[in-house]
Amino acid sequence: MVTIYDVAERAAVSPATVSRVLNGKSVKAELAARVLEAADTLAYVPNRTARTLRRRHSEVIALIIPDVENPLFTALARGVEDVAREAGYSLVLCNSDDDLAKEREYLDIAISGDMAGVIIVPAAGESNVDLLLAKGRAVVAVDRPVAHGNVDTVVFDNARAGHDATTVLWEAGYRRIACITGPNDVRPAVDRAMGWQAAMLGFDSTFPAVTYLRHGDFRTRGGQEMMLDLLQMDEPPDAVVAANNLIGVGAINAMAQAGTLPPTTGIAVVGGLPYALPFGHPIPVVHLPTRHIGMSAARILLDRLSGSQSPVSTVVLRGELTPPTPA
Amino acid sequence: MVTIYDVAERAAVSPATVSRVLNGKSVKAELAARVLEAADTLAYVPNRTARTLRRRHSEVIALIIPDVENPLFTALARGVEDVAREAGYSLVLCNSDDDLAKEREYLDIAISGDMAGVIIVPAAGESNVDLLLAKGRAVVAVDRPVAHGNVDTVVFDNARAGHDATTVLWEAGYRRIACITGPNDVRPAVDRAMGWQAAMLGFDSTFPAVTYLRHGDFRTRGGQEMMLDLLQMDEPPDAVVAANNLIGVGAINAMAQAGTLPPTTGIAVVGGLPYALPFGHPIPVVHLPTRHIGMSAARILLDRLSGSQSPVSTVVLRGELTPPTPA
DNA sequence: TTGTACGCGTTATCAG
DNA sequence: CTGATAACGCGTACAA
Repeated sequence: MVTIYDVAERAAVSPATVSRVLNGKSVKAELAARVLEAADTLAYVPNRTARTLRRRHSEVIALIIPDVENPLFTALARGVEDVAREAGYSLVLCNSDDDLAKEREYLDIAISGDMAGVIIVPAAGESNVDLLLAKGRAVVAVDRPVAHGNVDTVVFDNARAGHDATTVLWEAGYRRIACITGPNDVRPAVDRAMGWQAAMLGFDSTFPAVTYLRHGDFRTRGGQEMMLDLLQMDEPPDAVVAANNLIGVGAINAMAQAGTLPPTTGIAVVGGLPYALPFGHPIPVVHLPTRHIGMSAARILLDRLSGSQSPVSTVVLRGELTPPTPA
Repeated sequence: MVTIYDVAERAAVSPATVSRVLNGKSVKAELAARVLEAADTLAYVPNRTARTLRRRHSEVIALIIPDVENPLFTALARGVEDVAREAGYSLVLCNSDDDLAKEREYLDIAISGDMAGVIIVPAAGESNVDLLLAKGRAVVAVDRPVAHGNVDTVVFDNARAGHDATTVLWEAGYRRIACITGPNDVRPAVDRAMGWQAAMLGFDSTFPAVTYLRHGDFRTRGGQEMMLDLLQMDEPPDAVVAANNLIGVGAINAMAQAGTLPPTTGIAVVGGLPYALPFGHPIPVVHLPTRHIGMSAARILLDRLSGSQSPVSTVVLRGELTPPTPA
């Protein structure tokens, strides 16, 4: 391995000077040139591990998400990455599987690996980022707030999204509108359902909301199972609000299975349907600014990393009801 | 920060002993107990950076993929992750955007960050992993071979997949079957197209293959544009083989746009359509074992990491034609 | 401005 | 089986 000493020797300067050149401290032009040339010919690459040990922190930020296979989170990751790498940070993507134990593992890695900061979509339940905070590391929660956390947060306006999705169905003439959402220890799931409930009670104060609310997981399977369940009711709903993209896919598949596709049974989805194939009937979607939420979180984190002491903030991003699905 | 010295002091042993206990070397039971207790009450977490600097390598594996938003690669990532973490390694997911410069950056990070090994889907063009190999680091190529590389490789049987997709369309009665594939410096794109061409010429030796072959990017946009292009021909194809999932989605959307959906114009897709909504007409798919390819690559890497000197190998995994798309 | 020398936290070597 | 000590590669006081 070629070290800073090798470069120093070849350039006939001290290791300290090499270090200074590489870090943009003031060095006489001629020496700097010698150093750069030596570094170049030796193909010297600074050892990040040593640098990190010395500096006490690396230029890496961790992004912890519950599911790499959910397009919402990969889009979010893109947003984070674009902003982060622009600022010279690289990204470590960690998959918590919505599991607190795995999440803790990754948090430990972030700590013991001296990572600069962490952007986290907290796993279902009570995420604990106190150790990070205690070490003075920057933390930003995204998509979901962290339970007892005193951390910057970026979320969607989930209640509104649920409300909007419900409204569009109501206006299309549906009256018994159910809701399939995620686990009730996942905040966006709860909030979107609350938006739906508020909308329904607003339209019809006698609507038996609890009867038409289902909690599944935030995956296609959950959407499918819950939809089948709803369709088997004595008085099945005539439409459904799917609280996320994958639930939407699952629900529509269940509808196909039961032979009651839109517009027979209506559906509106919160969160864009990824890679949607053209579908017989247009499906209203409350499009969430997924990439944007990541960029926003990244900017806040970078701000903290550069020493900002502004008070802890929460940013709420609004979704947008898209005209019935285009190509 | 609580260090190994703090633990040693509290347990009244030497730092060396603490290290030994934590790394499972033989230590007298009583001392070990004291150490563990001390570490526990002090909430000691070993510093990975220092450990890595000393050991000259970390327990981290880098996975470099061209597109986090392509479900094929996220599924692959899952496969890698499952196997890796089982063996005590954590995964760093890196997004190259199919860009050689970004890829090189991540390769540099892998080197300078002392990562244990790299699993890479080489970017389009000529990836260069020589520096890694020169440093004796383990490297496994997956999905695509690395240009001049002498590295273990795991790929799909792409030619066969292309062939199978074509055959199923031919057997369904289509005769002028086009092919939309990826960039011609991406191996799987080329191989799948070759499979298609071989199949068509086998069925009809006068088939003007070049006329009906299109190269787009491996994304929905490419599929859509190329499909529209095909449909505008004087003698448009009556069916098309989409060489990957996203191209398939794009092509079908183009068909919808042009009002000639299956079965009017036929389509078969190589690679599973993610989150597919139920579609009027069943779409034949050559399902690729995406997760499996990742697991296989990870196992090979782990094998190398544990010192295996077996000759460089290439594993070819076969896809499977699924009966027209289920739920 | 430049060089010398030390320390970041850990593991490995070498005596005992 | 245990302890003292020397690295790992870098950045930075401190001295020149």
